[in-house]
Amino acid sequence: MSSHDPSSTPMVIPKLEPTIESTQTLPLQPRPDPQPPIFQNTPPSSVSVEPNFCSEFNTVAETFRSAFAERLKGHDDVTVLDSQTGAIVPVEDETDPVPYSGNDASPSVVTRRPKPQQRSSELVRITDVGPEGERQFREDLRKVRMIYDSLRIFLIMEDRVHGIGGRRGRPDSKVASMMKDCFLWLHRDKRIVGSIPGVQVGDIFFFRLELCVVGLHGQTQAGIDFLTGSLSSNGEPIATSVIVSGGYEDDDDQGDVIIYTGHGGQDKLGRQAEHQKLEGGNLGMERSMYYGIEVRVIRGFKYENSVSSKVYVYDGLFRIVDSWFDVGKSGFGVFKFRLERIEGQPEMGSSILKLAKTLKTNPMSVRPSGYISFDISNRKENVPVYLYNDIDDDKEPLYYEYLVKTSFPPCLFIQQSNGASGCNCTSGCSSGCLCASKNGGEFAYDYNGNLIRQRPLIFECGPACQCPPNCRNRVTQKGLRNSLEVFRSVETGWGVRSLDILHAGAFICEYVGVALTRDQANILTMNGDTLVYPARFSSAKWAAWGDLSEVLADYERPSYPEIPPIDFAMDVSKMRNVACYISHSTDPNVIVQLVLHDHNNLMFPRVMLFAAENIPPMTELSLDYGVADEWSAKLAICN
DNA sequence: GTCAGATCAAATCT
DNA sequence: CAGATTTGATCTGA
Repeated sequence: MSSHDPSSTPMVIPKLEPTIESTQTLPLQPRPDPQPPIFQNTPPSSVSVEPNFCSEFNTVAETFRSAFAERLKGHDDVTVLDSQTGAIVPVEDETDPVPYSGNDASPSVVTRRPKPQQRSSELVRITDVGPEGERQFREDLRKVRMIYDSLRIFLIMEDRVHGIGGRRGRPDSKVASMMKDCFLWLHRDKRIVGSIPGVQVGDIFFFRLELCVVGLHGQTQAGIDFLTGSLSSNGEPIATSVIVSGGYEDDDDQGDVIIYTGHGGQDKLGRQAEHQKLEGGNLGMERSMYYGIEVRVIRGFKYENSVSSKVYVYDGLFRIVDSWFDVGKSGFGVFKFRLERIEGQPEMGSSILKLAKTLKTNPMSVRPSGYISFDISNRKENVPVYLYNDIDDDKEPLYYEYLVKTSFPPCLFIQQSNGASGCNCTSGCSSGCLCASKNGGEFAYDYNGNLIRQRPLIFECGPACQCPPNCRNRVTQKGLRNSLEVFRSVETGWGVRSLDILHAGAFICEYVGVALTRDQANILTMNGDTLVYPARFSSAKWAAWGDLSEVLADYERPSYPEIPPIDFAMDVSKMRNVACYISHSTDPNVIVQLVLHDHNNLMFPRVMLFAAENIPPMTELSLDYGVADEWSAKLAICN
């Protein structure tokens, strides 16, 4: 597995081919319902305004309106639908770049862009992709986000290693730029109105440029993304998405209803310093309202503990129901738009974030009943592990002793004192240290403590090492960092979810039990439910994580020495930890990584769990416990 | 086609 | 540490 095999599923921007059942393009017709005047004069009487100010804007608005009425006559039905298949025909435009296909003759050279790529001008709404299409889009999204994140971390590590003094680059933007060069941006061939296939309400992102890469929002800084008038079919700009992150003082965010301020008129310090104009995104918003075109809403929040100290959440589709010109707090004129959330969508990611935050500080205020315990670990963990059940009387997790670390046979630790060798890094470990060399010369974690890629085994620094406890190679031995909750659900019985955002690669917890050797396990005749076999855990989904061969020429995936197959079972019949309640899934969001840190026996590594992707709070965690057939086969052997 | 200007970033400096 | 500064990338419209 040294170099990228070009024949293996190349990362190609999914083409909109007949697999999409129904896709509609936008004929740009006004909403059927009668429209109020585009701009209403509602300046607060307390604020003095220039006398002709609002009337001037009304005149402008009326001029636009009549001009549009003329143009619209020739645009009853603008369509690129294929009359035969009913599907969208990919536009074959020679100015468009050819997407990178893995069939290139020289796979080691990554395609460079021949010239600046323009955004598509084809306005499209993708409505019914079907379950299989959705799964495919979701998978492409996952892969693109994996590359974005892995490459970003890769660049940060490079910067640190090569120690370019002073200011470092902007990894987030550099990554986006590189991925653009490799044609890895999604949905560049369409300008999508409505939801982006593969992106679900509640998805979280950490960088504005990540939003660009996945196609949610095409502006690196601007809050309103829109198809420009010069490119649209009738010369009018059309807004497609907005970001609400508190950049304008006149915004009023009430959740399902947002009063959104148009852009422009701010000085370099972000203060409103002049009147806004009816152009660009502002006009686009007004036009989208006129045509009844929905906009995507992404909310941005400050979030400590995230890689960028910010989080962007996709909150779904909103309708623009009103727009007017107003006088803002600064005394200057601003455009305002009333956005109302379209009903029938999943709960907003931003409200779930808020809920999770409240649950950490004042849980009873939002969930007065249902809590069985505020810490089933009895303060054995760094953070409390809640136990919550609002659907029945089951309190089962209370009846087990909470074990924080897997209990191994004591003989392992006796051996350790003889042959143990640790590193001498008294001021923290670096790439040259002994423990780093045990890991193949590089640490498994980035500077935020996230797993970079999976490997057969990680050697953390241990008791024999001189390095301080906050050493970056001691991630899992520091215990829980994120608040977890064991909860009861109708679908999966007991489950586990996090109250914190879990960044991809974040350490969650150890999978804990009492370790039994094969002999011990064979002697005990046990119910299969209480014996867990770590060797069966599957992490196939994570295998490609960290593979950058599609973006970096001459990238070689590091190879690691194999370890002997692990051959122990864990008894969880009396003592267990929170991990025991994680549900099974063949499409899990949690992966298993074996780690050694307090003894040296390769046969008995600790079983550590990490986030396989960015997991929003309150999302149920799931693990692939392995195939059922093997499970029963193993049970047969044991019995 | 080029290019300046705008933009609800992000990292670093002070 | 918050505000200012620097660096930076993309898009738009002229």
